[in-house]
Amino acid sequence: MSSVKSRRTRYSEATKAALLEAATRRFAEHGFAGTSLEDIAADIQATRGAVYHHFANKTALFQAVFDQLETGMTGNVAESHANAADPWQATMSGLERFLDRCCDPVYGRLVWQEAPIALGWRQWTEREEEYGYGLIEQIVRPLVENGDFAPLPVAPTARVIFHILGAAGLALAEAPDEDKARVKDEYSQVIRRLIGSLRG
Amino acid sequence: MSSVKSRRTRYSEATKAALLEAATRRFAEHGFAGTSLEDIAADIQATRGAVYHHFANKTALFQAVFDQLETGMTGNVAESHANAADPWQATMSGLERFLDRCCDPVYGRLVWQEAPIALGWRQWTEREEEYGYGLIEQIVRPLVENGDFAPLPVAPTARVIFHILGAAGLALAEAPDEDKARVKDEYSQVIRRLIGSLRG
DNA sequence: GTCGGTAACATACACTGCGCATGTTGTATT
DNA sequence: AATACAACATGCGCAGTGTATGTTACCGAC
Repeated sequence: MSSVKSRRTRYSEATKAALLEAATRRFAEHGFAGTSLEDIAADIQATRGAVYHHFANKTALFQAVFDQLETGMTGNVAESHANAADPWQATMSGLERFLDRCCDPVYGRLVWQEAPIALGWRQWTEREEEYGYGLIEQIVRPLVENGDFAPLPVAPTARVIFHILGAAGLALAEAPDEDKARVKDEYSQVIRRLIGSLRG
Repeated sequence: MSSVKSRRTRYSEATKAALLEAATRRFAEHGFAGTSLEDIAADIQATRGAVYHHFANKTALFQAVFDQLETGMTGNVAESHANAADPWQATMSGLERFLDRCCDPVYGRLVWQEAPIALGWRQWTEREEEYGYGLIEQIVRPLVENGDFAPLPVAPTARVIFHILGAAGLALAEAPDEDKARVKDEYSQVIRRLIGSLRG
């Protein structure tokens, strides 16, 4: 086993990455049900065999796309959250980053619109338990420990916040480019007010 | 044209209603993608021909199911909203009715989970423009006119409220029967607080 | 009362797309 | 040079939608 990957493996990784990219585009443009594996494969001059070699099935391919998008997002948010003065500032900073991310129509549509379809409700919530709720909890916990959050039931609060962010994500994703800035401001305003109301 | 409908028509209406009922059950139990027209038709001892006679296609069938559920819900909410003392009391009364309705797993799953899949995002929002936003606007308007609602952008506020209610609806729909009461209380608490924060 | 017309379905078929099983080719190892 | 295996390609079965074409039963007109 040399330290340099074999050419075989390098090619393989390349096609896998290309498949992921093509799948991301297709899924975002025509939806999960609206794109066939044939289309995705054809985009990189390959056949469905290539897809089934790298991924178990259509759902698994989507899951890979989804994971890629979500890890990128959580990374962004966590980073900007860490570089803030106080917990509240950090929360607002994270929120801003998230809304920025949702201005990408690909992210908005795939994560908030197509994912529940493709993965099924059960698996979607399980996945989001990891990404969405996990991130929210990571952000909300300092607020609670800092003692400036109201004594509300945690799970419903987290879920409601999750869906509030989803509403913004969807709206931003489908908004035309020239409106995104305004829409983002509006939602930011509403969300700040709503989350602010949860403070003790 | 007699005042009594012909037997042909009576039978026809009966099978159409039966199809709607069977479709509702199947869609709620196995999801839109997971149920075939064959299954639905077989449930009432008919064939897919019957389905295609009464409905343009699978989507149209779902739409009929959806409309039926939503008109029932809006009727309930509007009624309990009308019989209240002041606008705020009416709002809370309407909210309570809505949450009650969402305790029905069929309603919750079909309207909040399957509908965006089945109808597609575009048509779902268009439909909800009629039912969901329409109802919210009908409820929120008195609050605004009464002057006790904050000067926030209307559209994002309505959409966010819409998704907050959706979060509760989904959670209630998938909660086991013995937890529904508690879950409903928790969400009611969170939602009251959130909406309350929008008051001037 | 019978006879066309038509609503209410049933049946048959084409087409798409997923999943799987089986080729085929090239590259690394020995 | 022979072998093994990864990286794909190809072909088939099957499910499910939509459509086009039967078939049956009722209804109204004469």
